Amino acid sequence: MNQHAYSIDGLTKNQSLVMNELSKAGGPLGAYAILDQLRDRGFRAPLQVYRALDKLVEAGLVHKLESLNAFVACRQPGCEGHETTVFMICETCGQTTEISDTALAKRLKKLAGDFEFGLRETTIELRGTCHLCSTN
Amino acid sequence: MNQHAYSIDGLTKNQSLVMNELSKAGGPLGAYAILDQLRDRGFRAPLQVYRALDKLVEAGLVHKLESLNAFVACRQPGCEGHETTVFMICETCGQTTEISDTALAKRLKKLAGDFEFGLRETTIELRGTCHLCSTN
DNA sequence: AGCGTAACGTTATCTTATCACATAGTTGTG
DNA sequence: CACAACTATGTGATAAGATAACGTTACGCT
Repeated sequence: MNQHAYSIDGLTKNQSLVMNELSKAGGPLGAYAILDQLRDRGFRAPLQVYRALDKLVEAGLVHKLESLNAFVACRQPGCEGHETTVFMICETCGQTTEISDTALAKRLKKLAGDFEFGLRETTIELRGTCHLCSTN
Repeated sequence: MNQHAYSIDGLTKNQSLVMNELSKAGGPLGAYAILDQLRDRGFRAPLQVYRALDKLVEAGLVHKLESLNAFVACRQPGCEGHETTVFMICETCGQTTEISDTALAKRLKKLAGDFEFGLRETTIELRGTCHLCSTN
């Protein structure tokens, strides 16, 4: 946690702070939860968080979970399959698992192609109960 | 438009009014847009809309588009493939296309199975440009 | 009629997200 | 250096989405 940690990756200070919070959390966080965490670091308004999140999502470092209106740090280092990532969201413990599946991606591309649909981005979110929660 | 139109399908008056708006629109509408449309029919608060929407979604007559925070009337009469419906959302014209794909559904089930994930609901939304908008 | 349940109405409140506008830092160019 | 162009920031206000809490009305049933 050195004072210049944020300069790695070419992120700005705000972007870094948000990124760190998401990484630390290890799970999805709402924008306002992030804001609260960062109040003592100088954050005062939602827009500061949203602006940072926008950039981070753009950079592929963070994903938005549409069905939760929340954000999560990307777990995949390279993150190439970024366009078609599947999220499994446990409704009991809140944990999310991020997986890339080539077959699925192919199928979606084919579907889009069939409809001559210019695919830009996909959202695939599975909600249910994770293994751990269903056994306990 | 007769005065008892709402009684078909066993819907209540409010549910019917909301359903009619969504059908009329032919595309996704936000809850507050629906509310505004129905003000002169007696609607006064968001909750009236949300309650109706809850029931309609439950009944499989309406889908929620998570990435838009909006709702759309279901196009598929029987609507069996309801659990794994793919939405293609045109970011230019706002139109949505609803498709069911068995191969995709199977693949998702397999993925969930691999992770011993108890699948309850899936959200699959493709955003991009529809054929019409990309040619014009 | 009496009971239970589902739907409704209303107000307030909470959460999520964006607008508008002013300011400051950064970079590239002449 | 000076300037323009761009990017990021700070701040206050407000829009848009969703739910809580509470009481009331309508409906189905025996």
